[in-house]
Amino acid sequence: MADTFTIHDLKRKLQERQHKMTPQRQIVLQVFLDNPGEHLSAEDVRDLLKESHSEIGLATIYRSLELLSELSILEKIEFGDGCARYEVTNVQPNTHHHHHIICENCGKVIEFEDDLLESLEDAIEKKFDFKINNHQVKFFGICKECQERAQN
Amino acid sequence: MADTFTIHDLKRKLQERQHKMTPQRQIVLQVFLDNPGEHLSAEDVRDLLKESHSEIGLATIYRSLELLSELSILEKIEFGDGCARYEVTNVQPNTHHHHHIICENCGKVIEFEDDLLESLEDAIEKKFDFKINNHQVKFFGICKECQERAQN
DNA sequence: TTTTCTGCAAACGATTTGCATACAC
DNA sequence: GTGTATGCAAATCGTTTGCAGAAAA
Repeated sequence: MADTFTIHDLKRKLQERQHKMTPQRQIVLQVFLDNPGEHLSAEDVRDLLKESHSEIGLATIYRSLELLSELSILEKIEFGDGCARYEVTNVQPNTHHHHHIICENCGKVIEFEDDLLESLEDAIEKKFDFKINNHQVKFFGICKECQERAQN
Repeated sequence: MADTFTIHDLKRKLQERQHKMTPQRQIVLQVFLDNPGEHLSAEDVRDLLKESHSEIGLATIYRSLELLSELSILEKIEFGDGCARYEVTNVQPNTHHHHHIICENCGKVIEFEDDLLESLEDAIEKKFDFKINNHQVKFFGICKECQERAQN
């Protein structure tokens, strides 16, 4: 079993709804598959496609990113740098939630895995009658390199 | 000991840097003190001041919010509704971190307290050599009322 | 052939900035 | 007085939208 979504998953998920498979949508997803671990914004995607597919319009990229999010293939993240970013969703559900550690100085993002919050989700569902779909955890601080740089 | 910041704290913190105490900055902070528990955006503040202080420009509100954040009097939060929101920081440091539960349907925000992540911060500092300043936890789901409404 | 999709350009909304004036210190 | 802050209007920037032509199903 593959550990991330494939173009074939995209086709299937599109058909489940009334959506069409287009080269543009395939290309946008492929950018993420080709750049694992990156948190790409719409403009990042456009830049990565500048050489090979400059005909794809920015509006199409925005629409594809939104659609891929709705299909749960991509996940939208906001790091506070002024633009929405996306990453490929983990295929196996409810496992290995990963969180982000963001350097407030240089913007570097480190990921780490932790399942600590699963039990909290259950507690919240009971206490507030909330149906929890997802959670996000972000830690803000100063990375090692920026700390060292600040000492000079 | 008061449990939130006061205008006096503002004056002191402004003086520590090279900033001046102005009526506008005082008024902006007062809006937050008068509306505890709210997560106000710049436009919210402007609307709340429309009657009593319509002369205060939106740009000044934006600049005050940013400054109050730098002074750690306000905390900036992004709920994904397209604008930055702010809330008054807890005075006592390192206690009672509160997190947000956001309804993806109606946008309602519930708060809850939990200290679970304190220990994680320590672990992260050791493992990644990161100096953690803050963390944010958000849970996304559907609130009780929206669940009930969906059943009809 | 019917419906959805694309690319372009214009519109949008939140936030920022330049600048002349006003004010805090 | 000196330097910072304000208010206004214009600029910016990421994102969205209207629309006519293009392409999936």
